[in-house]
Amino acid sequence: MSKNVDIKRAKILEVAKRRFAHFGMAKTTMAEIAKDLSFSKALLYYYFPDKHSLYTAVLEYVINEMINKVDTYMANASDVEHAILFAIESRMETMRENYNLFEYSSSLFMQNPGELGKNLGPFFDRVRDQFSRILAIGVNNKEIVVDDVEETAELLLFSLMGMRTGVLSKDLSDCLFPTPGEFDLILSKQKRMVKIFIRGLRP
Amino acid sequence: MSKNVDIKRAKILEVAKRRFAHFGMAKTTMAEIAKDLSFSKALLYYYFPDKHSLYTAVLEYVINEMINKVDTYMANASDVEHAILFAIESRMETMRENYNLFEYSSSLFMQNPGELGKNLGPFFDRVRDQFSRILAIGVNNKEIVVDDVEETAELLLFSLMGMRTGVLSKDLSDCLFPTPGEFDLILSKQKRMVKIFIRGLRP
DNA sequence: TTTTTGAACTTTTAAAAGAATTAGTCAATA
DNA sequence: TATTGACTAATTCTTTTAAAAGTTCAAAAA
Repeated sequence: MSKNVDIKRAKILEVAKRRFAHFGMAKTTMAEIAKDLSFSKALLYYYFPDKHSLYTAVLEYVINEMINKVDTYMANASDVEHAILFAIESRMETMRENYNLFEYSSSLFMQNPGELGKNLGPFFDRVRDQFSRILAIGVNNKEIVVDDVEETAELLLFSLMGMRTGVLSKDLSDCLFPTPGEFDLILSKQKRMVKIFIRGLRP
Repeated sequence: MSKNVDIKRAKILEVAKRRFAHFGMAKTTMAEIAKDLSFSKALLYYYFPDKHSLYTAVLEYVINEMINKVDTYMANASDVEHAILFAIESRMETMRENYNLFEYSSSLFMQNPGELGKNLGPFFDRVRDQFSRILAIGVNNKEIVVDDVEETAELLLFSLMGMRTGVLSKDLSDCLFPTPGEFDLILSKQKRMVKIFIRGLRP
């Protein structure tokens, strides 16, 4: 039966997530994860073909949680602006809790964004699709007017990314590690950004 | 008299600019610049204390040109939207023409944004100030309503930066070198972004 | 006094080699 | 089918060394 396999896989993901979120991809070894689970390294490779697959699986796991959380909120959301504000707050919270998990992706992106497109691209797309859905609701409610919803969602997402890189470039921090204070600053700028952006889409 | 010194400095800047814009900071040696000017390397150090100062001076020179160009346009600009669109087009043109000049800054930023803050920060501030001035004109003309002009200008600038990093992360290129096609894509996204943003500031 | 230079000096970068760590494989086993 | 210890292969880290490039300076030329 594949039930046991799934359970074991989930167990591995849980443990790997802790390691990755704490120490990041580079500073986590397969041996350590195996030791945490108190079984051999070879068994890890029985359940996941390689380290990268494991990392990607953890990433997907975390992003799924995030997206589902926002989706459930959307079910009884009043208006677009609040929905998007909730979405970016959730996103920030997830990044804060699992920072080193994402740090690897973004540092990988720095060096070679092309490669990352294949790895992280799908996840980006899913977040963008969620933004599209939120905007679509707003269009339905006659709150906003948008000709190309997907493209506009991407525009919004890119802008939000800009707040992040913008804040990190101005502050004197060591780049890839936003301090708690920086997280707050980024989020506050993103909120103001969203308000202007949504207002710009109003009829 | 310091007239001759200034003339010589300008000559050096002109030659250095060509080198930096073509081959970038890393792939340009002081010896090469000196050779281009057909005088000794030591004389370069008589006019500029070190390579970094020379690079910074060139950067300032180029950015001055850009800012002045936009300022003269602003003198007889009709409305905010057109002024900003003109500004981002000029900016893109300058970056296209001197790409390797800026490439050094942005690659430096990747590794250690803190350091860059001291070096490139002032230039960023000047561009942001220009954006502030443009927005202020719009506020004066009752075209838009903005409570904190400087902050809003920064928001806009960060968003525009986001278009750049966003496009570069999705495309499969080798990061730091946008192809001509990517330049166009970035610019078109920035334009759409600006229109929404400005609309969001309208009364 | 100001401008210019050749030659030295110092610091960075690049390449090579070697050691150590870690990813990934496989035959054997329970 | 699930599990392992022992093996191999790839990667990263460190050290070393040589070359290149940045920087300084005493002295000459203007």
